Amino acid sequence: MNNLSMPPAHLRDTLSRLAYFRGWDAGVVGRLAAGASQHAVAKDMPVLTRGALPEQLYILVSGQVRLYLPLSNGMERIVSLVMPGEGFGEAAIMLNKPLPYGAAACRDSHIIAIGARAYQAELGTSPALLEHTLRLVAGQYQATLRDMEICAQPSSLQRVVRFLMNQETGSMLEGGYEFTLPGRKRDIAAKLGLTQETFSRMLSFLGQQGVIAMRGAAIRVGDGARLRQMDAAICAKVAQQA
Amino acid sequence: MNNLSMPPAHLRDTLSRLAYFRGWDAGVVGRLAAGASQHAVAKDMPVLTRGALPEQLYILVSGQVRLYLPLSNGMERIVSLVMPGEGFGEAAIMLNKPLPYGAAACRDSHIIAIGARAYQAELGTSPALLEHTLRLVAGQYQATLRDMEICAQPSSLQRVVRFLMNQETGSMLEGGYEFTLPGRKRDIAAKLGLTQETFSRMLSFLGQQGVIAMRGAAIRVGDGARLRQMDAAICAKVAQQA
DNA sequence: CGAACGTTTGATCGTATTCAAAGTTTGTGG
DNA sequence: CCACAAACTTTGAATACGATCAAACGTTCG
Repeated sequence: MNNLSMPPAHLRDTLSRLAYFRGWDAGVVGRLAAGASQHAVAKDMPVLTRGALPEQLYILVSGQVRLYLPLSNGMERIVSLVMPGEGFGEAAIMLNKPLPYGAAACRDSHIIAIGARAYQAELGTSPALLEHTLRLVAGQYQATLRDMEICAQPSSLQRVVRFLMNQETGSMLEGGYEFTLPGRKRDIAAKLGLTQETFSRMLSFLGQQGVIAMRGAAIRVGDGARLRQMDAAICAKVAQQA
Repeated sequence: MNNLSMPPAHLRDTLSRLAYFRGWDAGVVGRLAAGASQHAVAKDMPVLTRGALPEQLYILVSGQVRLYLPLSNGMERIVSLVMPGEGFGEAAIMLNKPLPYGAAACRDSHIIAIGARAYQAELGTSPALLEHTLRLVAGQYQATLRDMEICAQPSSLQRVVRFLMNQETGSMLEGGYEFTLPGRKRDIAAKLGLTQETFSRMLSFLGQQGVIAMRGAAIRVGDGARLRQMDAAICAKVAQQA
């Protein structure tokens, strides 16, 4: 995580262009920029470690960052794949408690770090910002619960099917839709609570069944209804055993 | 979920005595009480269903409520076991998005429901309340991440060991501690991502090993260090295979 | 073109689930 | 206070599923 020294004015401009600060008061952004720094993080290098106290708010400028929980077998469970324009660390700063997750770059990334105290000071003077942050954290919370629901499903095939159903935000086409995987397959597998091998097998299976077509990281779901039907079928199959 | 009609004044008193509202402005509590209602929920009856839009903020007066994610095999993954004085629904109200979890009573319970709009109105006029709520939601988020870390561990024994380590808030005694399980074993198992059978087996095993002693819902961890050592041993055992 | 990285495929193994039934605690009514 | 019923928990045996290890296959980038 190499510090890139930048002229303060340039840093302020970078901040104001980030989606994260869209609609924020210019004065607030300017003051936050004063104590900010930009960093380059090489692929697979750590950004912060689980258990440390939060001293910065992080906003991703480019690249991709994974927030993860370390597992006893040396693997990781990914909590969130952070995309450019998104931030992380808000909740830990508010509580001033140890970070519940580690963070590392999935690929070469640029990150802006903002002093936690400066951030808290702004929150203290702006109810609008407070409300915005509350919505932000609430959104992260709910997103995590959605992921948890997927991970908790007992069948790995169903986890993958649910994941595919959740991606129905890509370009729509008659009856189906198309999208690009939001990260490496190994990372997505880690977010679904699967090994990359199992994830690969399930995707292959769905391909054989003609439910999806896969070319590299691009996936085309031929028939959304068929997917939902498959999800229901898995539920039924497990239920019939009773 | 039977509505118990109560005199508004009595309801206001009940609210002001709840831990949830400790330190809140009396005027705020009074206005919230105006649109509130108290309900009796029998054991295993639903309080709210996953996917519904949030129309109330709930605070538990007595009993116990579980927030859960439904699984395809008819079981549940418990997200949170709500204890008296705690509330739920804040995040969903802020986002006005469908509830990510269902809620049901673990035992006969009394619940107070507060209109979401009245709650939001108070938030809009009180930055202090806003900040308080932000901390509340951030805390729920982090608690969920902690649970997620336990659930994600590949070994069921380790999940139980970690759970026991997290309970080190009970009465301390030389080298160890004692506590009462915060709910039925089946519910705790569901929170750890285990079946009740597996949970029972792991507890028995730890009992045989002399690490814990169990009498009903009371558990004595004889040696906290031994437990941590055990946790580390599981990590090492899995690691040595590499 | 070569090398590093990421993904896929195959074979084996371990572990938690499942189903079934016995055992224990808790609560209730006589 | 005891007896009985219901709820909850524990134990046992068989099974299925995903993880693991190992190696081949593609792909992307110097």
